[in-house]
Amino acid sequence: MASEATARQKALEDAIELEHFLPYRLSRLTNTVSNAIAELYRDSFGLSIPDWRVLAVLARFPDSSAQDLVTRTRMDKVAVSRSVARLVERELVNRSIDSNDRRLSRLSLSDGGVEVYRRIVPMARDCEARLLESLSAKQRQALDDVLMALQAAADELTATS
Amino acid sequence: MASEATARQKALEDAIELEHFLPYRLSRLTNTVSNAIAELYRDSFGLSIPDWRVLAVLARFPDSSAQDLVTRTRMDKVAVSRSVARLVERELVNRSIDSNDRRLSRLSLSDGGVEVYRRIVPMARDCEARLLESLSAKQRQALDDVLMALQAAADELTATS
DNA sequence: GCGGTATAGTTTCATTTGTAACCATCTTGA
DNA sequence: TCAAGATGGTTACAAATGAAACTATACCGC
Repeated sequence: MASEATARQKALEDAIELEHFLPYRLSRLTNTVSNAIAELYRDSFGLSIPDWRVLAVLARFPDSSAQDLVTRTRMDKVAVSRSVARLVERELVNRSIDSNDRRLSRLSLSDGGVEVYRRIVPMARDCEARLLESLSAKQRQALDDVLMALQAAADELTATS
Repeated sequence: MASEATARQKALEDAIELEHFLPYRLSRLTNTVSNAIAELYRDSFGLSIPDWRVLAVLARFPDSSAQDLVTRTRMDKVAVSRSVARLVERELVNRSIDSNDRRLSRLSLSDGGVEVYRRIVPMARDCEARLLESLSAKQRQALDDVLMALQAAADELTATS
């Protein structure tokens, strides 16, 4: 009885203050940001975030294969496949087959895709700018370093387990 | 023709380097971390991340109502409802009805819930520690500040739109 | 060349998640 | 006191997501 009460007490003393728990804070921040952005893309162009990511990578790396997209975005290959299908359907992306390896798609933005991309970029930049405005120059640099280090550590996490 | 080529050129010059785009980096980091943690909780205790969050909040704030959980975690109320249902089903959480307002649930960890919680806490802490290990003391402080500022800015984002 | 294996990409199906409708209870104000 | 909201919570349905199976092509060793 007393020991049960003690155990319970100990649990509470050890209690994680969720609001200071890094993974939780990260997740909350990301959700807030992602939802804001998702709304933007969806309302303006009917694009989901995965769609937008594919678009953005193709803008930078034309003639990527689906596999290239997977590697670059770290999205699931099914997600990539679906986004590409949607974008091709909407004629924002052109798909052709690699002449050397018929398994590979060659994906690029169509003119329409480039146009959509050009119109989204300022919105994306604006969104990012509004976030960064809240930071000093020093903090921005720190953020950059920290994100890099954390991503590396997080990759270690998954590798180790 | 030339102008089309020029437009396309311009788009590429403006291209967002996704890998430096803050929302993207955040999302990628969070996904990596969340997936690692989700695996941990799921494999060890069959808990999803939402389940764990509810558990953690109840450890700190016993006798919360479902609405309290929504407020504290910023989870969707449906998600909370579902997690609570699962946890009650598994007898990790006790649910009773508030005597003053029969709409309200009063939720607390059962002894079993406390036990599970106690066993998870070190794992969660360890995970967090491994992430933070990659940072200097200075960087950790900076991270704290930056996360706070960014969350505030992100909340502004959604409020403004 | 030919069987075995690896890779690219899609489809299928089960699970998760979110939105909206819903029911029960409480509060307010005529 | 009772009608009209407001609030707490669940249910039902639709959309997004993920894991695994599948198809098609390519490579590798013999």
